[in-house]
Amino acid sequence: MSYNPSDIESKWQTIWSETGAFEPLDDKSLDKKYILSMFPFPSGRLHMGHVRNYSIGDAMARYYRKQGYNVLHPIGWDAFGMPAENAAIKHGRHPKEWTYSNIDYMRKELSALGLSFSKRREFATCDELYTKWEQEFIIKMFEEKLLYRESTTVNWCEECHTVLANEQVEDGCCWRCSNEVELKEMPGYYLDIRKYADELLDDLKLLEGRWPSQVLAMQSNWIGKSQGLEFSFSFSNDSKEKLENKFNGFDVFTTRPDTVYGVTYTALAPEHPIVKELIKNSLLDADIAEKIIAMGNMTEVERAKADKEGYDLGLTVIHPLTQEEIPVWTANFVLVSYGGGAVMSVPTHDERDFEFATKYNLPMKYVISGGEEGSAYTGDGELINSDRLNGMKNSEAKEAVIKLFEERGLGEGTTNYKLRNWGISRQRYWGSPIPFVHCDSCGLVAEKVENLPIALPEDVEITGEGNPLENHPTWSNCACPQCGADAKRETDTLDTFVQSSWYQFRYATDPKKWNSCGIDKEDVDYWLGVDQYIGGIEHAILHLLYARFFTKALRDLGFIDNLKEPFENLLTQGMVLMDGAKMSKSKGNTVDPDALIEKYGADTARLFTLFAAPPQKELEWNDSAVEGAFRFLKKLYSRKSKVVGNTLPIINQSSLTKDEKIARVKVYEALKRSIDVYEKTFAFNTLIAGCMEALNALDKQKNEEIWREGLYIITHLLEPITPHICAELSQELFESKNLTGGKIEILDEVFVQDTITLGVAVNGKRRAEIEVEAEASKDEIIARAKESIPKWLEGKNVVKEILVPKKMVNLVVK
RNA sequence: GCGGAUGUGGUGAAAUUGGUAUACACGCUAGACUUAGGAUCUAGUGCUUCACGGCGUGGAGGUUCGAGUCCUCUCAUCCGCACCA
Repeated sequence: MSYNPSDIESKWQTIWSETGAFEPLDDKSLDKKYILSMFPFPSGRLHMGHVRNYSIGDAMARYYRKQGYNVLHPIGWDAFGMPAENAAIKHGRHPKEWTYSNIDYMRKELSALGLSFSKRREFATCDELYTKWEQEFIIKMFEEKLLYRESTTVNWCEECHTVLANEQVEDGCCWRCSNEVELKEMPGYYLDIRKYADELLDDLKLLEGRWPSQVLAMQSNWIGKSQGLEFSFSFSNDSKEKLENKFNGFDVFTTRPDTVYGVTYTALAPEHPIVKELIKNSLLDADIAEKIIAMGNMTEVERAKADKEGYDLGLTVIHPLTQEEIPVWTANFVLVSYGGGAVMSVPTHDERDFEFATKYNLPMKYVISGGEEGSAYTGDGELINSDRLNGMKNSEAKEAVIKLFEERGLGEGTTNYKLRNWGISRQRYWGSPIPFVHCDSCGLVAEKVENLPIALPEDVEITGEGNPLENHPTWSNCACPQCGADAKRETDTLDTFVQSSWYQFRYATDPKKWNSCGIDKEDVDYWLGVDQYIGGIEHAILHLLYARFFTKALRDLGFIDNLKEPFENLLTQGMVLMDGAKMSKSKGNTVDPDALIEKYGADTARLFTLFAAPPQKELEWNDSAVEGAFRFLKKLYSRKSKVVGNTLPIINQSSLTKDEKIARVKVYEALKRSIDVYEKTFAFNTLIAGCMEALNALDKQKNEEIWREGLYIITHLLEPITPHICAELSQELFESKNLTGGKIEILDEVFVQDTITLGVAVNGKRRAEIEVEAEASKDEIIARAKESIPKWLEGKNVVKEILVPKKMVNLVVK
């Protein structure tokens, strides 16, 4: 019988499904492994990226299951989000119907890959039962002041008709549709992730060596911690009067307190309240006011590209140390969202300040030695023109100046972060409703927990215009949970990243408890952290930062115990490429997983995916290499005829021929390598290569016992990668004993050789090869080595002889 | 600019602690079997040279008996952040 993948694969998929083969056990005394691939968005069809992601995770899960671990390997659906609404707009399908029918289709696709997921723990994040508990967390966060509502400038995507978080703006454009993001003032809900900035940063240390260094670096940069001095500039009396005494001054933040004596002007962001006040009261020329407003309205991209621009505001402040009067400008390079939206400017020691001061002819004063006239000097040196601090090294002056300000009560050392709070409001329908109510008399009120979930209305019109929940005639009408009066429900829904921030805890919670709680502490305590998380690098900041934050927040809110980090080990898989470019529908360079499985079977698809490149690297698609993977499986399958008995034989090593010994060595080398591969390096490509080598070596000999042992071990090793064919061969040949009996012992005797082949090098260059008895002495080996290369020794003296045991001889000659 | 990575045959890629560079696979060449071959099997395949040999892991140095691997400098490519005061 030749290899027929479709018969074999459907047979085993049925068996696995009927026996519930992959459900984790309730017994918490067992050693556990939690293997998690990032859950998919139900877009409609699987793509090759999914195949890769789940093949990697499945290999790990199956490996640990076979090693006797209690394995949690769940799957679910990240099911809320814009595409469901786009389908409604374009094809008139209800988002809910679209989503659940996509899930049904994709579930079949996953099952055709033979993935060993727990079925009982599957859920979609749009299930009302999931929404219910998520809303409870949100309410708790509100009560604990971790969530608040505020009106502020937000990133708005007109295409998606919604607000975006900072993390969702890429190059000034929407992460989903690439439309340019506009700034807009509007109310929204925020999670105070900044409260956890330090912990999120510090705990990255726990992940060193466990997460890719790139991801750690990206998160660290994103949090962007910097230490410095915060102090305020007071307005001169004239300026105070001009502002009708509404402002005494403003705060600035600097990481260069050592240059404070070099401040020659200050600059405010165009959106700064003081600038707004000046414009409101017509204290600036109309045309200048207009230009300042235009500066503030520029998109982030425009502003980043724009030349430095600014205007003298006609105000002055007093330098806190020198009492000098200094002009106040507004400048487009000052960001309102960072450091109070105001800076002290030291053109002599800051590139930006220098560029600006040069353009507008502002004064400059060098306060650190070492620079050249006519440029900004940002290096180290000694302080000059700095009063009592002259002569001090600037590195020391940083601390000294902070101390000086603190002693005089003028300012203090502080820490600043680039990280901004997470805006979670979305003005869309297909999301989890934010469970709050607006009451005329009580204000913003959280819904009562017993009323959860606040579910979406089914009868909704989705046109792409405006917020469908807001447009719904009756949905938002409700009673105030506090006073009972008529009130309005919040129509914003939660960012979909909220759902993916806690799904790892939901999977860990026994499904029998899903009705009674969102997260079960004990279950989470047993299963978490996730031993191996697998997904794309595109989530390096967004999802992985949010999920880390949620873990810490849920712990502090008492929903989970003592867990620091959700994902202990992270593997970021490379992209799947075709002709050097990322596969995408728009480029038309995709490979359809269904067609691939149809033609070659799931085992070939999985084998190719893991063989063509290590999982961390990009994977270049290659049709003939897929054929090659298929060819190998056909060959493997056909060799079953070589096996007669059905047990792992006990082989007398000393009676074997050379080829038989080589075959054994190759088989056991692969077995040895597998531990490192499955537990540490994930270089499945090298394990597969090892199995191919072993099979090639087996083909060069005829001993039935060697064949039996070889296939017993090879099918054992490959089962996590190509489970169907291995299950089939194992059942047929070995009554499945090699897949259920735990570890196979590595026999050291196999590696003992009677003769050893050694390379012979002269001055480090390989010149010959010799074969010596295993127990040959060093002198014997050296003598043999010399005999093998007479022409290289002619007329030379051997000055040094180096023997590297079992590897080579190096003779140094002169 | 800051941060992170990666450079090995025609291609995807291997190579514990420094120890015979290019395993495995694809492709290619030749042959066998075949009505046929886009099936299967066998052999060959880093570059160069008639040959002995020489040269080969982006480049240049260095350490070493010996370097893809360690050190210094440098070039190229990719990714992330980016006027963060």
